[in-house]
Amino acid sequence: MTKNLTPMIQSCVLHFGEMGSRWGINRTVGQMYALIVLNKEPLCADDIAEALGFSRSNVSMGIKELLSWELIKLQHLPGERREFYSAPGDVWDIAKTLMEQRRKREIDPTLTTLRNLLLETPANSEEEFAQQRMRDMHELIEMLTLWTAEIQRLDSARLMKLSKLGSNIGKVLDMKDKLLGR
Amino acid sequence: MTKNLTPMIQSCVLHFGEMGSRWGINRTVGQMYALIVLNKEPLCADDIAEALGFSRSNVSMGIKELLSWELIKLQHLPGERREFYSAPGDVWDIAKTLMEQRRKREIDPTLTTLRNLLLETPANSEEEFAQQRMRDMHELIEMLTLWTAEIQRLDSARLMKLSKLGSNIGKVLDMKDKLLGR
DNA sequence: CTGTAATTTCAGTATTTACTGAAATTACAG
DNA sequence: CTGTAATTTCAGTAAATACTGAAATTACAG
Repeated sequence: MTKNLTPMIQSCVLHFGEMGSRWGINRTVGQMYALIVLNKEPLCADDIAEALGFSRSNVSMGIKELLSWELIKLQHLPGERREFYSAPGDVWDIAKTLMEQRRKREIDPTLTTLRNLLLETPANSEEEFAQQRMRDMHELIEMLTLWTAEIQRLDSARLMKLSKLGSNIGKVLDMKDKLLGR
Repeated sequence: MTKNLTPMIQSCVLHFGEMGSRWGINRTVGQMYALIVLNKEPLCADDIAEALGFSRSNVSMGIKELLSWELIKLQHLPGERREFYSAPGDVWDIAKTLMEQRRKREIDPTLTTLRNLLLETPANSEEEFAQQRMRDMHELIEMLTLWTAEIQRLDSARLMKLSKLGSNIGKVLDMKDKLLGR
């Protein structure tokens, strides 16, 4: 934290730093991302290093990570030799990317592992029980995944609709029943 | 990994250990939880320490953490002086607890922080922009949260229905439009 | 109570993860 | 090409986190 951040922006940056460290993302990268998201103008590595008081090399690694998550994109500013980075303008785009990446890194490997273990023949009743739990987990995770994949396909407009549809999935289910005449 | 785990169960335990460390949960606790979930019978601390080759004190701390997450419950077995632990029998219960706890620990503090920062009067156009992004984030997160809260209220049976309703939220929306004659 | 089994705590240590600065590489203006 | 600004790499170090063993506490049977 070296230069020119207003208290408001600094608070937000620090908060996302702390939060970041509860996810896979580390504190530094969390702060960097908050800074980029809160900034209208794209930032270059030096801007970030200066604003947050990190070493230039640390910023370089952080940028690499954010790029690999596809959370920022590189852009060249006219008449500038340095590289600038910015986040999507729509927070829903950011959220979708996060969900997608987390799925790839955290869910998919688990589904694969479970599927493989379910192919094995249980050697005893202990393994039979264990396999049943794995089957349950697999089914549940797959369902939730399909579901969020579906949500991710929505654009901001439809999302708003859903949001207004409001907080009652139960009602949606009832509607469906009614609609299908059951 | 000292004793008596079959290769199948061991693989699963190790996998959830690795995965655990990508969440807030550490590797050891992840392994412990997998072991408990995969076991029909409740386990005591010594069972766990022996099966996974951890020190008794490490297991004690892990149990404390799992209890604080409400992912396991303590039970006394008849004629046993030691304390035994088991996971819910329904994986959906486990998932609901996880969602709930993650919300409490990761989402709520962020919503609070954002709300507080939104109460401040922006000092300049830079802060105005930053606040707009915070507002967007707050709205989106709140919506997703309300939504998952709703899902959490479903019991296994309704969940199944939803799962069969299948992977098309878009269609649900269409249904709603139709039903409401819009 | 008393003795013992079970559990927890915690200071010290080990391991992992994050961060830095110096050197190497790349990218580009002239 | 050449020179210089920008970026990346990476070995070394710092910081954070996880884990252990010994000692303290608790819980309970007799």
